[in-house]
Amino acid sequence: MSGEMGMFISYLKKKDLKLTDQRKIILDVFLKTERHLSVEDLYNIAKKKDSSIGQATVFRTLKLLREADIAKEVDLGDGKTRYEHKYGHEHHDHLVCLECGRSIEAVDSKIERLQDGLCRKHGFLPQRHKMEIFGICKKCR
Amino acid sequence: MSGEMGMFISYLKKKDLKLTDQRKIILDVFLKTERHLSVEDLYNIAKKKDSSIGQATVFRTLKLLREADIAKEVDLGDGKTRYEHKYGHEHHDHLVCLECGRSIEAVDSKIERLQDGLCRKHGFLPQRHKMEIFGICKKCR
DNA sequence: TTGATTTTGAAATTCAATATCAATTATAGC
DNA sequence: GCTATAATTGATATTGAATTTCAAAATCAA
Ligand SMILES: [Mn+2]
Ligand SMILES: [Mn+2]
Ligand SMILES: [Zn+2]
Ligand SMILES: [Zn+2]
Repeated sequence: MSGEMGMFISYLKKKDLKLTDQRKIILDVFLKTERHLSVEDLYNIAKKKDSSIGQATVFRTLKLLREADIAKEVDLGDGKTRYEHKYGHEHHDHLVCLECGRSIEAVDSKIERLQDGLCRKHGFLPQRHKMEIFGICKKCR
Repeated sequence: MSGEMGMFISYLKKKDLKLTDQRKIILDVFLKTERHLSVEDLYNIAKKKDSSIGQATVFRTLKLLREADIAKEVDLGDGKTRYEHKYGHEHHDHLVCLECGRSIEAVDSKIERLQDGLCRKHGFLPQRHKMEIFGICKKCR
């Protein structure tokens, strides 16, 4: 059992929620993908494992995975919410290619430090941030 | 006539589009606001000047203002697109208060420089970026 | 003024996301 | 294992922002 499955089981127990086959399948599908997939993407993959799974359950389960700190919402500017792995992954920002749509994960500790400084200068208490740089990736140049 | 109105007239002429009363009113309303307003907000203000104005026209006109580099779309993470003044305004990032919803405009030239460096390191050609820090503002602390 | 072309507002439509609800399922206690 | 209770499910309807459609109205170059 992966660390994430254990986390999910604990989270469900804590909240008096139930571990269902659908939830297991959706977490499994989510963990096996490395890209930033939309709910619809994940739904289409999950359907192959259990054709009776409904879209609503996928939406609901991804919300649970977010609450359990297993998944993180990513908004790359197209209309739909995407999800990425959170557990065991450091904070990072995104370089989003306008040509091919892929996104590179990157982080610069100096930027992170300066962001805190910028907040302090404005008397602002930072909790989280989002930095996305849009442009053209190496492969598409 | 403000610089923006002149820009808008030139843009419309260049694209063989027409200058209508509705477009004038909507630009006027937009220029008189300093906050980041949603289309619905702007629609409600515009209706007071001309009660026959429709929502679709406000959506369409703000898209034109964006194309003319007069307005800039701002996505502060609630479901709706907001707009801010672009002409005559330097690039800036946003510190968004999770308590009161207001946003502080801020910029740090060191961060901007490091962002370029981060892109270079990944062979990525940056075109634009978005940085939003969510937290609690001075007043709400 | 004319008339081709664009624009308009109301209404219909799209699309992601959420809510509703009756039927099904998980699970704690026996 | 059974049972009772509460949670979950998938189909369907609904929401809300944004877009499209379309016939009537307005713009503006000639
Ligand atoms: Mn990522
Ligand atoms: Mn701003
Ligand atoms: Zn690319
Ligand atoms: Zn505040």
